[in-house]
Amino acid sequence: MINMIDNAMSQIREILTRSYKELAAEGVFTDSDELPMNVEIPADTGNGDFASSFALTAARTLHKAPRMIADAVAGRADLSGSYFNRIEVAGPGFINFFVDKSWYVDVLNGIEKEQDKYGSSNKGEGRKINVEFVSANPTGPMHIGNARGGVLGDTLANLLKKSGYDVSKEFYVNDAGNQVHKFAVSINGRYMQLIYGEDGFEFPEDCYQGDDIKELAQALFDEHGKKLLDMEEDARLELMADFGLKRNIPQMKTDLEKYRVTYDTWFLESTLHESGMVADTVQKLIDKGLTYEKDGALWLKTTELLVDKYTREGKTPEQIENLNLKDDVLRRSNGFYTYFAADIAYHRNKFERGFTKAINIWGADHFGHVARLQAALDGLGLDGSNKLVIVLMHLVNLVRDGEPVRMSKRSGKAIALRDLLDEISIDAARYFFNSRSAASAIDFDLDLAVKNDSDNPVYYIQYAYARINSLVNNVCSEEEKSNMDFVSVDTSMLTEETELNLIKCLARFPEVMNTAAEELDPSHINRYLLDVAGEFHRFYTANRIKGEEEALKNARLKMVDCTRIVLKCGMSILGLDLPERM
RNA sequence: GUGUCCAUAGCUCAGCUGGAUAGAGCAACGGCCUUCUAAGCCGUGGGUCGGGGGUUCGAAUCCCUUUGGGCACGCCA
Repeated sequence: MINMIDNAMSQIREILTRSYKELAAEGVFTDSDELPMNVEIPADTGNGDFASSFALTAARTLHKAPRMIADAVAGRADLSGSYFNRIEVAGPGFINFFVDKSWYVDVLNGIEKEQDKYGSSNKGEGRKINVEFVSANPTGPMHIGNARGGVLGDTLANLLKKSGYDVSKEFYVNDAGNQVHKFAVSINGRYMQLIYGEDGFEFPEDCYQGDDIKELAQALFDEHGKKLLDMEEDARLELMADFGLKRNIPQMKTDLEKYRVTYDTWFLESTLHESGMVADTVQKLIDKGLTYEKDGALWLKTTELLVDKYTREGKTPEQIENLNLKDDVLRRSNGFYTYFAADIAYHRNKFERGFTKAINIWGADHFGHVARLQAALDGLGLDGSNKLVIVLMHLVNLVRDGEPVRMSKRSGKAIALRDLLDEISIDAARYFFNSRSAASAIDFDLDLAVKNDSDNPVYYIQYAYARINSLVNNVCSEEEKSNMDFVSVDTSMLTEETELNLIKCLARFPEVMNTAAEELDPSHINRYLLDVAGEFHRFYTANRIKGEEEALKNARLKMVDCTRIVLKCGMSILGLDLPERM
């Protein structure tokens, strides 16, 4: 829970507030509690380690020149007992603070004290949250986009665990409904062709064209021969769907595990239908008067629910009018529930299982579904607008030789995930998928992925870690290593610029974790670790440990050990390996 | 058409609850291994932050507008 950036900033706010209040009491300024004591980290350390633009923002309210305010407040500031040894006014009225070495000492002590807990927090207060991701249709092989979703979800879950949430990872298996029916018809078509020949049976055009369907049909044929022809059509299709799902679902599991993506729960959509949860949920909506019948189908008054939701959120009637809202079908005229109905039931189920929040990672193409599902849950009194959070993940464009590779499950041209696995290292893939925020579309270049192994930034981080190990092995005997206790080591003699930069960088970790958790965006950690590795490499090149006098040697070893701790914490969240040597 | 996401160096992207001279990696060019791993370090060049307005002491960041691109608007999932 130690956050030295935050500690320093809090001190600055206290120092400035105290100083300002004193001056206000003396009548120099008018008193106000509204003034923002903002503190930031200047890009250029020449402008201090921390700075406040308080005087600039307060100028208007106080009717004084910013520079005058800054001079008065800075002149009165009492730095005793703080981490700061110098304060100055610069530029148009910035108040710059320079940290004392005690701050650097405390940063390293904090890391050594917390060890692998460094960067963790209790922001989640143990609240149960559900993270659902990938949830690909089990009717065909997964593609590269599913890999991104898997890595993102898995990493996000790690991050939220470190932030104090009780996280459960879930895969929603769409093993019911239209797609599965189409899946069965597809297998059936290929099965028939095996028996009657490709010209003897016409394969329906709107069915899954991929080779995986042919393989399933072949496997089915190998097991049953022509016997299935004797079955009733419905029973045969059911058997075929069941057969296909029983092979595909474990395959998805295996593929994801290769990316180190694992789940706590594989939730079957079919169980919602079997248990009556879907019917019951729809009945609840009917009872609340949120539905109507039209053309033989049952409709949800989505428009009404969305108008409520958007009005609550502050949209104007004109804005809402522009959205051209439409209602949704819950139960088709053929009697089957829609995916939407099942999804409402599924999320009701999540909340009934005690999750205070449901975080879903969806492909950006499902964007239009977000507000509708939230609104439907609002209608059930489940507060979907706040408790259901959707992270929209943009597409992965597969590129070969600079040319986009078209993918579509229907045409069977998708490149299966498992075929990519041999071409690129897992670390490189995991790193790559977490290098940008979910909101940006990324190009995955097959040629570069294969070729550029050593150029991949993940090696820059891993190399820093390997260097640390090698360095420690070189400087310390096995006995010294096992007896090492850094807590009492004094690091106040670390004053080289490379050292201070590295320590400052290590101090940022808890802030980075907070930001990443708040924004549900693990890519912050990824970029941060690159910074840490960079600062370490610069220190390593400019300074030595072996051969230095004992006190300096130990101080540097302590700092290096802290670097190791941060790299380890960060990389474990990203799910990346840290090799001892490279 | 309406909504939404995106647009920053040759390429890939950071920076966005307004702050000081807009950063990094890759690519290009030039240096650094008799000393803890050169998968590293240092340096050079490279920019109308898509365009135009506005708010402000101050705008890549906020607002409006416009251009270009992705996505969504089904009794599909």
